[in-house]
Amino acid sequence: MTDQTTQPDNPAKPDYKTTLNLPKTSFPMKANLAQAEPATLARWQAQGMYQQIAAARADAPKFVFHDGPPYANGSIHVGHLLNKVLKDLVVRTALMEGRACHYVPGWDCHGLPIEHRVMTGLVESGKAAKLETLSDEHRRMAIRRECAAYATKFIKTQAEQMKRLLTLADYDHPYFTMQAEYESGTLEVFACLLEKGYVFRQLKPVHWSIANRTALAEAELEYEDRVDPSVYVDFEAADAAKVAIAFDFECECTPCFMIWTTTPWTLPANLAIAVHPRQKYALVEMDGSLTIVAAEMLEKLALVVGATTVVKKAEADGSALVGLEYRHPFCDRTSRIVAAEYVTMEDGTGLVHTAPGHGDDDYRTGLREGLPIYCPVRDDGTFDETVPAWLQGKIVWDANTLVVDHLRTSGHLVHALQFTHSYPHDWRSRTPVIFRATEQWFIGVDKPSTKSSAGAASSLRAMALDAVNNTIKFVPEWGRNRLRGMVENRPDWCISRQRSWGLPIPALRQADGTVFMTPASVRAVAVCVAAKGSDAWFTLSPAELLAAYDAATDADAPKSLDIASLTKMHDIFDVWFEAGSSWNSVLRQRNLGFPSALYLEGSDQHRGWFQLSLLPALGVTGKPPFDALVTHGFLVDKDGRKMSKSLGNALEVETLLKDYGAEVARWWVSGVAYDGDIRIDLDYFKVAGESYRKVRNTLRFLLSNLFDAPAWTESEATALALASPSQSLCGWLMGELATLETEVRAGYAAYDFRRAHLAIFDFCNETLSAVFCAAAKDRLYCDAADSPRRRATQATMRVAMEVLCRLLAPILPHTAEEAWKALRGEGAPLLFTQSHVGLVVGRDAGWVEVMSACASVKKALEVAKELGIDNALDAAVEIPDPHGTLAAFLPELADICGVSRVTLGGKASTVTVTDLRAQPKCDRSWRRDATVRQRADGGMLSDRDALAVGV
RNA sequence: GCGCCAGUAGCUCAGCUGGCUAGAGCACGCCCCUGAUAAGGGCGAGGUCGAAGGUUCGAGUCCUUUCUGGCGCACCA
Repeated sequence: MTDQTTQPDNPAKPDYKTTLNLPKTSFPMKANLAQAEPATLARWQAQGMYQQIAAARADAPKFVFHDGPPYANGSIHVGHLLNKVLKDLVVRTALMEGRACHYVPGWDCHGLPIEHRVMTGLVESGKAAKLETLSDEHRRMAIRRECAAYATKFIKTQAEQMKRLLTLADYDHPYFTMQAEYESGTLEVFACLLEKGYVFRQLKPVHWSIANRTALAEAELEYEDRVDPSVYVDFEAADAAKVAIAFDFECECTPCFMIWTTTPWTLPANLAIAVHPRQKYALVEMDGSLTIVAAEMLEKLALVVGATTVVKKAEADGSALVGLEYRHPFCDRTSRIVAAEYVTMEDGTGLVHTAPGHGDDDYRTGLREGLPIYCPVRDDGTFDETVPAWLQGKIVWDANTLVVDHLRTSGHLVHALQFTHSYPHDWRSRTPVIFRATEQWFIGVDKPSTKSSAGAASSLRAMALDAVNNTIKFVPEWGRNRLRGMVENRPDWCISRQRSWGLPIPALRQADGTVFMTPASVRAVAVCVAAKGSDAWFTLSPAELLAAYDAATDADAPKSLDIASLTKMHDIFDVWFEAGSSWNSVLRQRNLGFPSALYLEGSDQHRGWFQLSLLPALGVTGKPPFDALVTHGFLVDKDGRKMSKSLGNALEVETLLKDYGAEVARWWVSGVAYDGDIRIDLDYFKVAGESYRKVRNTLRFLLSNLFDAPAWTESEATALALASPSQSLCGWLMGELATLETEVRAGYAAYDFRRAHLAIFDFCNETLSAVFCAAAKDRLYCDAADSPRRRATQATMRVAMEVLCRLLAPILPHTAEEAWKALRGEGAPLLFTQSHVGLVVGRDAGWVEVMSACASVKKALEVAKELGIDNALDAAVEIPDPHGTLAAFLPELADICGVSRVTLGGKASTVTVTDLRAQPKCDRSWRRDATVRQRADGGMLSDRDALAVGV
């Protein structure tokens, strides 16, 4: 086509474009988030955004929300991004509902991962050797100083990274578990639990380094191959008759239970033999002796021990053996057979030597069966006086040979061989470690409180189960089962660790070796720690630590307490006990309110923070520290595999922020189904970026058509918008807007951010962009600027902006604020001091039919393209109206369908399209309505356009 | 090994207490617009509902088994 054909005969034809009310705005199409967000952040910080909001909400009803502390180690990863953004959605939705939300970010600082990293650093830099020359306490203090510096460094790093996610929190007053006030708050919780009788001290097996005479954590072990004796040993049954009954077989001689072990030195501590209750066990005659082994293991076993004649005599279930007794081969006692699910049929005999003082499983079995946690090995690795004389004082490694020789001599040894296996070693001394029961501090979950009138139901487990079953809300609901299962099965909580980097358990030893620690003494130490931090435990004397303690007023004080002769003990708290006390150290101590409306963490925290906050809070206050638990799943890659550095599929937060910006990430988070696994991939951010742009452009369209709107107050605009009849385009939008607001707020309230996200997106994409904006363009551009219809449309759009800015604010704080300022001007009040509009608008039921008629028109127009009617404005349509519903909407139908003319009724049952290309076209509005004719200025105009132009 | 959760179009997800030809958005294809323009609009194609059994007149939806993946727990005496 050339100019001649499009601009034919009339050179004087007016250029109507300049007479249109075309949109104008300074709100840019391109968000440029990577650059704009840091600037916004700096402005927020400079103007004290958090404080301003807090001040504005000072008298508002509180929404108590408590942050679970991430570990102060390394940079944040995408898991933190997910968690922190979800939490920020909670904070900001609460604010937009008009609540006050004092949200304090926190960090977990103590614990082995940091101590381990620091120690590794010290070894590498050669400083570790120097530490060895220091006294115990000086060495501990030196390590603690390094650890504190390390944690502080990463708190700073992470805080900046979290702020960059546009999260709103009291970053000026965060909590750290290593703060003095926090530590003293933790000790208060402990004192209270102690007071109520939940705390006790008991033996428990731990990895023990003989060389360093210390307990070691899993991370301090390295595994190396080691050769040990592997022995098969016969334990004689104590009562052959009972065995005979179990197998329903008459025994001619005393049968034996055959066990296998690679640690013969633990045999002196044998107190039970475990069998699997649902496995078959065989009574066999093996080379002349009567032996009991697992039926499944028989063949393999005969080969290993080199038995020549093997005859199976009878079989019985493991459960039938439970309760039978046997005689220890060299200690003077009888023990019994017990059941254990962990017994496998992979190695050994299917009968497991059980020494509760020397193995974790054995320990648990021992506790369950009420066996003593017997550990005859002293901290130097030698046997004490409770073992047979030939073993006393011998070191365990030598005992291996002694025991094997003794068993061979006494005839209990069935077979012995050398066995190479992977065995834990102390990473520092590189010597093999042993499993040895030591005294540890516990919080008993089944002990009833000694200070409660509730009686037997007051054990922590009973209270926790009651809370899980009856009072706590779970989102998603399956969290309830999960937490219930964990609470039902958990053992007593071992809260002591033998490390340097942590909060000391303030126990002291008296001269006679007994332990001194009472609720009052703990509280006295807490006073000291509040002032000086937990370092005080390492630098001050017992007398100084107990300055606030008065034995005279402490009913629990030992009779002849001599403070001067006390020595400090050096266990520290399990870090989970500290984190699990945050409801006290933060919420209660800072008067933020208790309990929290919710805790929001990854699903792994059912085991961790959720449960370990619940137990202390129940013990101390009788109430859970949270009303609801909201859980999110873990991030996995696009193929559903978990993220890890080694797989190379981990996404860097930094990359995301640089390429997409925090708001696209937030938009993505808000749209994710966070129960269950969450797939994450750069491609998804691309998608999120596109839909963010769609929302942004829709806002931009609304804003750009408000450029010449009168300076209405919000209520003036709302009143004007609500004045539109419900059958008008504006009336329709107001109804949709009210529905949207309700839907989004309901989604937010249920922590179903996805529901809110989708509702907002659909509204922008469909309701506004595809329907309303498309239909309203004609009246916005072509109606006289101040015509009532155009002004009503602008008022409606203004209200839509008011509503959308508020609804979007929690997800897109930066963009919502940017739009808000474009709408209200730079002098606008802070968006986060506003609350939702709360529209109530009825909807006309006829709209459903209108929209479906409109869809039919669209389809008919597609068909009409074959006739050459490419542009909908070249068409008139006749729409059937069998129920007469559409008549009321007739004035709006042409705009909504995007055609030039609409008529209703007719005989056809489907939409009829008429070609209008032969009809005159308005030079200004491009419509071919019936009123178009030549006007005084020479242009072809419709009546409406002629009026608007004034010709 | 045990417990919990998930598995529906290429992607992200809806599908309530079982019931009309299984839906939406994005991506894709074709087309329109050029007065939201590094924008906007329309139409369309696309699914053995992880697999196998079973209950039922009827199952994506209930039961059993199984596979894959995630989280947690336990285990290597």
